[in-house]
Amino acid sequence: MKSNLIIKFETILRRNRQRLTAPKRQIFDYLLTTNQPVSAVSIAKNNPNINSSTIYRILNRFVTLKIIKIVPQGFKIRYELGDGFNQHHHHLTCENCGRAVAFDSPELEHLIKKISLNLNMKPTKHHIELYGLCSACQSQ
Amino acid sequence: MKSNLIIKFETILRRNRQRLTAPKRQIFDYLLTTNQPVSAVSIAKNNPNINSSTIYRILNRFVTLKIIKIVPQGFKIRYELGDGFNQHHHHLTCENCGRAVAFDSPELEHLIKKISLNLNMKPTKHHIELYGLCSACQSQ
DNA sequence: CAGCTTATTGCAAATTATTCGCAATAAGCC
DNA sequence: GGCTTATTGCGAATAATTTGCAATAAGCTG
Repeated sequence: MKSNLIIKFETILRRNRQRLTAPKRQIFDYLLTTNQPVSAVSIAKNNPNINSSTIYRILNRFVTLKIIKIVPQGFKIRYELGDGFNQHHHHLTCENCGRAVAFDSPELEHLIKKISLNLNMKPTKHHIELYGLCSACQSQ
Repeated sequence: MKSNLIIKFETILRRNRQRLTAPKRQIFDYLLTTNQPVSAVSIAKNNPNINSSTIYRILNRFVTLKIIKIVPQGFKIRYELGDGFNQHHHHLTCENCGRAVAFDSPELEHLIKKISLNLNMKPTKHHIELYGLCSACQSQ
């Protein structure tokens, strides 16, 4: 049986007259399983059967279709499944050991909306990345 | 007379046994005047007398010394003066026309601190980028 | 201010990341 | 099964960033 998410994925592609090809499925699956922000390069490394220009093309398309979203972390751009495939959330990353926790905060979402509206902007999206020291790293 | 900021800049370098060279001064000045997040490439373009490997080296050092900070915007990494040289703030960018407003919100800062602590992390820094549609672009 | 030590620069080449043009392939439709 | 056209793979092009190394010059120190 196919999972909801896969059906949703296929529907989005069909609605946009895009073909359901093996590389697209494979990249989508890969993102489903890693469930972590990953770079284009690391997607390429872990899916060596797909040509890397194809990977970039697919990633860009997926971003447009909101199947995935960009997560800027430090110096690097990474990708993860879009909010339709994954609860909307942000990351809190330990600066020392690099471990990340995902979190969501309705309070935060609400405040952001308020701030945007106060500045006369209709909010569309946001990137929030928090950094800190986890308890283990603090006590070193 | 030298501005406060320049003295502060020189002090940081000296404290870290780094030499005060022309390229470092020039890049710092450039960031002072642009007062906008800029990419490494655009710094290079606008300071063609400095070799670009030097530019990358200096930017990395400045980030380490917190003279500047990284601002991830969409697909791109940009740099701007660090919080010691510039009021701490975030950007709200129009997705359509690209114009950005800077803002600060103590309420937001406070909430972020609270969220981090709740997750057992000692907050160190954060990147927040909001996107939206400005009033001009909404009415098109 | 001359001489010394060592951080820093410029240069050229190497790496890495990303994009492009084009011919071959294969999805989706009839 | 055959047709149309989006998509892929390939190789080459471009862009972005890093590295090694010799030459330069900052910041002492006397």
